[in-house]
Order: sequence, then structure tokens, then C-alpha cells
Amino acid sequence: MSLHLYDTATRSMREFHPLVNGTASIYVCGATVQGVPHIGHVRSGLNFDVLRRWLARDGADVRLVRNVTDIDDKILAKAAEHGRPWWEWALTHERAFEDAYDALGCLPPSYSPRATGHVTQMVDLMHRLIDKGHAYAADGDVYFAVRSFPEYGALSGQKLDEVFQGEGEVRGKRDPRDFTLWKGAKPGEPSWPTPWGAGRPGWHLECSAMATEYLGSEFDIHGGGIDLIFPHHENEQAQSRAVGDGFARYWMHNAWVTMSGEKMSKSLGNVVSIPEMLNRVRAPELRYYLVTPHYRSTIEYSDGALEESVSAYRRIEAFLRRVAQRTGVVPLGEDLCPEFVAAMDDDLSTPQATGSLHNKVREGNTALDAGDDAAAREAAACVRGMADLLGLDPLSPKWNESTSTDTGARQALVALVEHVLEERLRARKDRDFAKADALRDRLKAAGIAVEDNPDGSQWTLRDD
RNA sequence: GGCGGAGUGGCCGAGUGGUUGAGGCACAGGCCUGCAAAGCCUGAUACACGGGUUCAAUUCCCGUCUCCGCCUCCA
Repeated sequence: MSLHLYDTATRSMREFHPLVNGTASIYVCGATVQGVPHIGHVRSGLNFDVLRRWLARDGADVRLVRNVTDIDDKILAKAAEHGRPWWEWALTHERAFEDAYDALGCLPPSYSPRATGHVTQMVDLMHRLIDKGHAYAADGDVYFAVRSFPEYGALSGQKLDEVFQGEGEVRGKRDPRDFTLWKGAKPGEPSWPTPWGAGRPGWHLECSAMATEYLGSEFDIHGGGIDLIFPHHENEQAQSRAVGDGFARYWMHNAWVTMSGEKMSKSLGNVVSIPEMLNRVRAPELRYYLVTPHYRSTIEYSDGALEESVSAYRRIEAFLRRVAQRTGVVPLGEDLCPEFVAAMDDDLSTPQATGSLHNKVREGNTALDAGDDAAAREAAACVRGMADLLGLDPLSPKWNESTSTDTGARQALVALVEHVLEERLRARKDRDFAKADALRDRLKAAGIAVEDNPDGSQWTLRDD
């Protein structure tokens, strides 16, 4: 089976065919950089990171653009609240998001355009919209005329007449459902000049402008959180298609991370920030937790479930380390389990994919127990290959370098631990188990877990 | 009001019209082991409720209940 993806626009599974063979273009709605990222934000980044890795696996040139919304009402409000310049506030949190994505092993996007850097493209798009009669200026604002575009509502399945309309002030709107492309400047707010007066971008406009700028008037996949379907993505599509651009060919949306049944949001006070999480578990363990459920299923956050993921990930890790210790460096396998491939091709079914990965781990462990090193190595290579496609390969330098902050200190630690383990080995050979156990206990007290197996002793830093 | 999602064993989380309910975690027993840990093997009357279709439904259809999301900013 070839790759099939669930397309929100058609509410159906569709076989994926890129516009240009051997490539894939993806636009993901990134963050509005108004605060510290929580695990819900990062889930989105992670889900599309997995998509991107899967698309790139057969050599496709994947172009992934993930924008940064660095100007918006909330950014201005929060910056003011904290007495900071809005641009400093935005960049500070942009960095926090980048750090979080990076910490969790998201490959960097091809580009991450900022809204403030693309006013020219937005003005150009507004010109095109106004020329075609799909937009109008009123009192310094520019609105999209929803009635002018019959397809409006197609993406989200909304009927125009049924849409509750809120969007704040209705100043110059011809129809309350018209949405804002450009906000006229208010005193004291940042603004950029346009033919219709100074102002700042409406939220939706930037994504159409930037996606088109970097991926062309038509591109393969547009993604984001499920909440963005309406109105954000509906509006993006309307803006772009109204001027005749093809825009996104597939729409993908990831589900929420909830807490106590409610979505995470600061106002509810149920946010778990990434730095906080990484104090409790290692990055790949958190990644495992967020990447294993299907991207369209809600994750109801719980400490217990997170701990289960930690154990599950460590099982994979322990197997690979065991094989590496016994047989040397394990290569990254290219032959994957057929079930893994089938699962991933089926709308990125990571639950079954990880299931097959675990089956392979068991197979490898069995081989190891039977002393069949060759089979164990083969299984390990396969496991690495599959794990890597999920960004979860425990042996990847990413997870090993980042955990050892200081190589000098690390080397000293290794030398000391090895020394103690040698001493312990002598004690065990002399059947002086009291001494051997005492040494193990001392290491444990220092945060170092020791496990004996037929090939010798393995030790790991356990921060729990 | 409109649109959409969910309700599966102790827990997380897949999936399917029918004889064998993925995978993980936890627990129990066994093997292995100086011990521990790990590993391997084995273990439970699961599919919200009520109808319907069917030889057969957890899986399809209808209805009910419960929960959640979007329609204002949101990953």
C-alpha cells in the first residue's frame, strides 16, 4: 500500500501524490509566540515531524515551512502587561518554542517565516483580493467579503448561514461574517504602511501570503491543530482560492492534548510546559509519549500514562544497548518490518507501528537470550531504523549528546564507574556478594543503576 | 442552533462483521539468575445503553445517555 492520509477537506482517506514527484511541500501553522510552549503545542510539531520523516524516507525532498506569528493582539497585550517591548516578548517566546522543538528532536523546518517579515506579500495579496472584488477597505481595516466566495465553508463543513459570528468589533464590515485581513493602526500600536492606511496583519492573511511565497500558489499538505480548521484554515483557503491559487491539496489536523478532559490553556491553569516536563522525564521519553498515540486521537494527559511511556521507551533502549554492548555498534537498518511500513502508510498509524517495533524488540531479545548474535543484530538494526523514523532511535547521537552536558565530566564519570564495576566484578568472582551488593548500592545511591547480564554489567544514569 | 470527535480489559492504547481482542504498562506464576534488574513464557466473564440489519455485530444502521472540541484567540 502506498501512503494514504486523512484529508480534512474531503473527510476521507486519500492516497498521497505530491504535486511534483520526489518532493513534498508542507506548510504547518506554528505558534503565536505569546507564551511558553506546552506539550500540546509541541505535539503538533512532533506529529508533522513524523510525517516529514516518513515522506523523506524514500529520498523525497521534503520542504517544510512552519510559520511564526510574531504580531497579534495577545502578544501586544502580554508584552504591555509585563512592561516589555512587543518585539522582545515575541522573540523571547519564539526562542522558547524553538528550544522545545529542538529538545524533542524535531528536525528543523526548511524555513520558519515570521509574519512581520512578510507585510509586502500580504499587501500584494490584498491588492489581488480587492481587484477581484473579494475584499474591501473600510476605515483603515481591510475585510474579506465572505459572500463573494461561494465555496466559503467548504473546508470546515460550515454553512454560512449557520455560522455564529463573533469576531469582535463590526466597525466597517458589510457582513458580520466577513473577516479581517488587515487591522487599521490604533494609537501606540506597531504598524506598517499600506495603501489603505497604516496597520498590522490580520491573523489569517499571513499564512496565505507566506505559504505561497515559499511553497508556491499550490502545494501539497497544510497542517495544524484541529482548532484551526475553522476559522483560520477556512479563511486561508478562501483568501488564496479567491484569487485563483490552488493552495493546499491535502489538509491534516492533529488532535489535542487535554488535561482532566479539558484542552490545555493558560486560562484554565492546566498547562504543562516543556521545560517543566523535561525536568521529570528525558526528551525521547516525552517524545515517545506524544508520538505513539495516533495524531488524530486526543491524548488525555496523565502522569501514569507518561510513566508507562517512559518504561516502554526504556525497553527499546535497553535492548539496543544490550546488543551494542555485546556485538558492537549497531547500524541503522533500512529494511523495516512490513507491518511497520503498512501502519505508517495508513495515515501514519503510529500505534500499530510502535506495536510492530516492540514485536521486533521481543524477537531480538529472544535471539539474544538464545545466543544468536547475528539475529539479534539484525533485529536491532531494524528496530533502530523504525525508531529513527519516529525520531525515537535511542542510539542516535541526538539523545546521547544532549544528555551528557559536559564531555569532560562525562569521561571522568565513566572512568570512576568503570573502576567501581571492576572492583565489584572481582568481588563477585570471589563470591563476596556482600561487597558486590554494597558497591551496587553505593552506585545506586549516586543515581547509577547497575544491571548484570551474561555479557557483563551495564550501568545507566537514572535521574529518578 | 450548526459542524466535528469520543465512550474497548487494572491502566494507556489499537483494531475487526465470525473460529486467535495489536502493542505497551502494571500485577501474578514459571524459566533464567549468587541476589537484584533485565529478558523470555503463561495468565482475566473488554468493547456506554436500547433497538434494527445479518446465519453472525464490539465492528454496519437508527435512537438514547455521557464526555469533549470548533463556530471569539488558541497546537
